[in-house]
Amino acid sequence: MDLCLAKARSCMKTQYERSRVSELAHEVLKQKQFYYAGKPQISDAKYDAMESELRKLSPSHPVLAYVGAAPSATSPRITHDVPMLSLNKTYKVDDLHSWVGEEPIVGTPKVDGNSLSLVYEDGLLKLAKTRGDGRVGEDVTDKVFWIADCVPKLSKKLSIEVRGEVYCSAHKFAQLVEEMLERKLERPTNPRNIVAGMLGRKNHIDLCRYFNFFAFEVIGVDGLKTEMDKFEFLDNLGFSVLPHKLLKKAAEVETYLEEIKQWMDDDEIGYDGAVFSYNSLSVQSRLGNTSHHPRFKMSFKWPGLTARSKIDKIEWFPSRLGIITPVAVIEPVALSGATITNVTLHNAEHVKAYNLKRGDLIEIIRSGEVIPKFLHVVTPVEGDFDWPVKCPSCKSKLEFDGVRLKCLNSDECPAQRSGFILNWMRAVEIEDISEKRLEQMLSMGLIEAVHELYTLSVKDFLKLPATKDKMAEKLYKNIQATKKVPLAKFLNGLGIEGAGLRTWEKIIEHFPGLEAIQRITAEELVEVEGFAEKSAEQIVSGLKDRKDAIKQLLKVGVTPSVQKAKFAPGEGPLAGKQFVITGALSMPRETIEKMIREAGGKAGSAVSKNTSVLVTNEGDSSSSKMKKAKELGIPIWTEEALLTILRGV
DNA sequence: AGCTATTCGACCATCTGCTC
DNA sequence: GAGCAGATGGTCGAATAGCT
Repeated sequence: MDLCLAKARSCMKTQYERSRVSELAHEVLKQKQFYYAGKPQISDAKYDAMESELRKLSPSHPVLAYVGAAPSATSPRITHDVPMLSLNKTYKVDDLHSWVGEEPIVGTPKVDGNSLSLVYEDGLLKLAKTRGDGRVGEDVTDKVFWIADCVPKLSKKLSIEVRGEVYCSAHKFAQLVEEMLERKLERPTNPRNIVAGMLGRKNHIDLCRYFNFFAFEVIGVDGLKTEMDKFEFLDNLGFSVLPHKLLKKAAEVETYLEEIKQWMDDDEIGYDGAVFSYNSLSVQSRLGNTSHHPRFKMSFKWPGLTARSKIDKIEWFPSRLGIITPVAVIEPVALSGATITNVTLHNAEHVKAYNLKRGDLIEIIRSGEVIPKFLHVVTPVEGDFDWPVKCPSCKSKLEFDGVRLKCLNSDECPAQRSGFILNWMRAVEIEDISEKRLEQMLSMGLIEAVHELYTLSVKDFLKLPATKDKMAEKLYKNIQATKKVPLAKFLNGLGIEGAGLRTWEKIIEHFPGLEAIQRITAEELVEVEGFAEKSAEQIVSGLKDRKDAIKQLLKVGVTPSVQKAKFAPGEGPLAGKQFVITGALSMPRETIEKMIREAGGKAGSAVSKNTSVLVTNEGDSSSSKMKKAKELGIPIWTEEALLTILRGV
């Protein structure tokens, strides 16, 4: 009886499993084909979940061993003597640890490209082949002669096989797009797919010169004992080899992953994880392969903090300098704790390079946990990108300034005008008035130019919507309070392109006073360290353009003042030191930075080798500033430590 | 000419505090 | 409760400066 029941149960389970297996297998195969065709339909994480479920139910299912689309019938097919397998992968550091065990391993970044195998005979490149399905690939020999890193002739007469990854860097991708468009070819959607596409092409194969090749494997060489030996060997032959590092203990894995992550942020080369191999080749051959991956290699990918959404529309906003910046409004999507609806597209050239338009499915990522960043197009819709012809604000014609679209109507463009006033208000710190209230003031005709702010009365503010006595008085007081303003802020408020607060402070050090600064010639400014012809001219001519604005501001009673520094230049307790702050401190960052400058130090915004100290209250922060500081061995102080020194002043 | 460092300008979501 | 403002957080792209 018991037995019967158990049997029945297992039978039911098997039946369920069987149908689930075939369902999964079908879906996995379908998605694999989409993926290899360069048109993935679901997220990597979803796909992986599906695949691992299938593996659990049917570990030896042939679909799992399927590692690529069958090579197209028209191209010459080449059998790999040694199969080109795909890699086992994990998303968990813990898995990685248990896999590593006690073995020394070699880590490399994982390049998001296409595998390629180069066959040499007597030192000459005879054949290049893609991975294909792992056993049979395609002959792409004619293409690789265009790829600089694929060495055509070795320095020694060796008969070997070299394997690696072909990829297209972000930088070269942009150039490739340009050239493909010139040739009236279809626009490539992203760097990884165009590599696969180009290797399969019959014409325009010279475009392969935009690709690079990283070698990481060599077959047919005697006397190599370790994975590190392989890299050295390949390096000596003249190949670009993947950056690689010997890790002696599993404990070193974490720090190595941190390192890779930093490279990924650069994203010039599309790294998408890390690959680890046992260093000893004898251990490797002892372990051997499963049907679809080597047991001595493991790849690691970070759980994807990306999301996909459709572009609803692209909006173009003119800035105070007339630069028109595109922003993609997307269908709201959740990503690491926030709902994302807007994504910057940087500039007009960017929109062109990726052919961005309404309906495109794009992938985004939150960099620095805050700002959503466009990654790439997943599925484009038909059609071409679109640029505004006229300024969205003043309707005047737009011109190109480098990679950006620009509205040149600086005097009359409403957006630039309000941007100018807004910049002034921010620079001199007029509180409680921002974009909305300024728009109201402008549209009601309360003001037209910056200096008119200072002639407004309490009565004027009462005319604004939702503004009663309390608010009106506050606004009036806030504006009047900025009549006395430090010279650097005054100058910063003039919105001269190329000069920010830091730049003005530096100028004031050499030319103390508004009159002196207005008299500066470009030749004189070039004498100051940090200024060359270009920026000197830009600043001098900017000052000239603002002559009237300055005059009127002075006339209504705005008085810029030069604060006497407590210390002479080069003195003070923090002299010669550059500080960078990360994370929140007890006071606004600007306040602390001001205190640092007053004590003779410098306040920087990014960590470099010139940074003396990183100040933070979050010792375990994983921000990029922190990582960089640790990497460079820069001392890390708490806020308290900094304040102790400042208080001693 | 190529590299590195620095600055400017711009970006977006969330939370908090204030006024109406 | 609605609406506005302000602070916060870190990164990116472009341009420039200055060094080698």
